[in-house]
Amino acid sequence: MDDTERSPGDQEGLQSQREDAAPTTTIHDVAARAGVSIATVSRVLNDSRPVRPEHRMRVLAAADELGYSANLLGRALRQGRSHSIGLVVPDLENPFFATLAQDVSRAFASSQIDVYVYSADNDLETERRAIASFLGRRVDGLVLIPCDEVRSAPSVRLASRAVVTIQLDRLAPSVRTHFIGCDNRYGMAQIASHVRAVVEVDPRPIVFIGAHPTSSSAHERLDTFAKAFPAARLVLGSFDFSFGRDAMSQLIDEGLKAAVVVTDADVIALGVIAAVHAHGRAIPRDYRVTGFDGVGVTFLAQPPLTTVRQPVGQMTAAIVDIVRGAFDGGGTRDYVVRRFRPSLIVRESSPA
Amino acid sequence: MDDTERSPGDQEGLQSQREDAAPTTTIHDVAARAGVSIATVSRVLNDSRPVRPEHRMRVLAAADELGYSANLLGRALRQGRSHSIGLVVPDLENPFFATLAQDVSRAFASSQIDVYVYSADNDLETERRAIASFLGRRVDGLVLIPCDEVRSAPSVRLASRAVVTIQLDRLAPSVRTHFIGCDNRYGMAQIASHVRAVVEVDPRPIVFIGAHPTSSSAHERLDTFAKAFPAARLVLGSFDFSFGRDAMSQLIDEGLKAAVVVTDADVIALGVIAAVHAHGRAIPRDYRVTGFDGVGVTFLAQPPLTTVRQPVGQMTAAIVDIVRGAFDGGGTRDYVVRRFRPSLIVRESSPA
DNA sequence: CGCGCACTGGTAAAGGTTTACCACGAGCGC
DNA sequence: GCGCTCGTGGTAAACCTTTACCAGTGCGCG
Repeated sequence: MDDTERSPGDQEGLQSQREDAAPTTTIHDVAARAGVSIATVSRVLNDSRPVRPEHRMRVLAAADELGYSANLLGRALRQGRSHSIGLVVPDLENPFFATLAQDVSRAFASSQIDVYVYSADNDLETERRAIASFLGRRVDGLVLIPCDEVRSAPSVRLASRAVVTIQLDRLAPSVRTHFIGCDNRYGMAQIASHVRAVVEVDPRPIVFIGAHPTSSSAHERLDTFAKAFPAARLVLGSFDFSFGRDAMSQLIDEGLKAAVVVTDADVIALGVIAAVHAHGRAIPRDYRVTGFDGVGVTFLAQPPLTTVRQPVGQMTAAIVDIVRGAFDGGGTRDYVVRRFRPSLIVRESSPA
Repeated sequence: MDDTERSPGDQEGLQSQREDAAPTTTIHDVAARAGVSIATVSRVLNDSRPVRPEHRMRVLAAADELGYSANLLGRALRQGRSHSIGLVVPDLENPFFATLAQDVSRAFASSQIDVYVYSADNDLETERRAIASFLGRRVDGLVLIPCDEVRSAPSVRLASRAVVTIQLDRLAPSVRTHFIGCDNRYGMAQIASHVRAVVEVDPRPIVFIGAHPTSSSAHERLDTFAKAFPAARLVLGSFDFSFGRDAMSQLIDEGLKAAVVVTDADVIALGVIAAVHAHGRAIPRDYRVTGFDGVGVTFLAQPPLTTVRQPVGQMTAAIVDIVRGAFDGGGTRDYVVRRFRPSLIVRESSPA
């Protein structure tokens, strides 16, 4: 109930009648107009076999005049492939996932493959539906960021049996698929040793604010952190800004005066920072804060946020390789599993 | 060249052999197994006509045992509709568009319609391709945020002739379609009067940092601003964080000491804020800053950002209404055009 | 007892493509 | 001059559904 500023002045209006829809033209229409058979039309349009130049011209002219464009459903049905891949993300409002989506799209832009993005809205049932709909439409590949380490497995397995499937960033380990992600344990270890250096100079309590370990990323990051600092306080929630803000807010209200706050995502860290400022405290004076992921949004933080950055460019390039390989190669039937090491970036939010 | 921290320690690996792909089962397989005809199977699976309970059970059992799921290409080809809509956004890294995409997806989640998102990567050719691919796959509707007020028109027109088409947020005015957007002139007027109040108390130069007026949003916002403050300096670029930062950085380097900085997007304002801090200046002490859009990311700003907020929830609801109406109603052939009024939110980045 | 109707099942067409296969003509080698 | 091949075009099948249409059965009613 946030959009309640009902605006009586909203302009509404109806414009004139719609132009009547053009009747969809098929390959038969083009063939008739060019005076050839549909096979010839198909051959010209796909360059699939040589066609006498004169016919070729006539077909192209006819197609152009009729504004013909192929029905991709018919083509996909016949060919058994759709020249497209699906990307299922848990959430588009998380800038890290949005960046991944953007990058995957860009990476495939130069190929003949369309990338369609489906947001699962952090909901298992929606995720299942997204995967099923992509499979039903016979995508040639599926890139999945599974919502849940365990409960996403059935859907992921379904996908993996039908098409080349790549799990990205998060892994449902019970399903064998390709996996491209980041070495979360290494990344969190980097953070941990940085934090150790920080508290050595200036001792203060260490707090972890992060997502529940229901996704593999959260799981691995939390795990590594907890092993490094067994005594630290853990506050768990979800991968979003408001959780970070609320959690930190509560900690401050409870009397946390000074601390090193480790988070497992930049968005959470940004929430933490907002809460700190809202309470009139300062970073790094009162609290030191670290993030995780290192996508663009990190630069928005004030002060600049210490984080580990995932090499998103390399990751998406690896995805393209796998999909390409599955298409033409097809021969090698091994799963690619790559965990890229993120790199620590120390900034003013946690001076060493 | 930012990912050069080549990580020699990246883990790579190949896992065991892939499980062999299940042969795709069709409605014929189910029919054979259940001992009925394919028509009966279709009827059971779609509840399209009553079927004797005994047969019904057999079909359901067979479908279950074979793990059958319908080929949506065949269905769409036959039915002429695909139970899906396409959403073409210029860019997923802009949080405003990501929020729109997320909200549109969510709004359709409860219906039987799948929403597929395609990022045009701020590129006209990619946008054209996105629209063509959606049309070729016979989506039932198209929601477009056109990249360019003028040059996107041909693609938008193509769409509008084939399926129900809604332009969102940005308008290519030469094409008649439905339009859901925000009253940019009203919003910028709100900002302008706020700015007037600000400079009345504390006079300082006014600067506008915004996108080139190639999209209707940028056009309308800039236009309104320029009419309100004809003498103001205008710095134009693109709708992203780094433009805002670089533009502000340069202004500061040029000697701009104190100013009110009006932007036409929150992302740009965030960039401006980052530049201010990077130069050791303060907000609102040295510079006052305003944004536009008012999506979540606004809350990340430090200090909190004055902005106008678009009622995204109302906008996406309006989209659902149009699509629904086009489906069953079909009768009314008028275009819906609604511009929602954004609401001014004054925060500490520009105290009145 | 016969007719018609309600109920349900099957057959086949249609939707738009690609492509295997065949046919036809020309050119060429022997 | 004959047969073979190459080049090119067309026909029709196949991809997987949905659904119009027909047929058969059983029942009720006149």
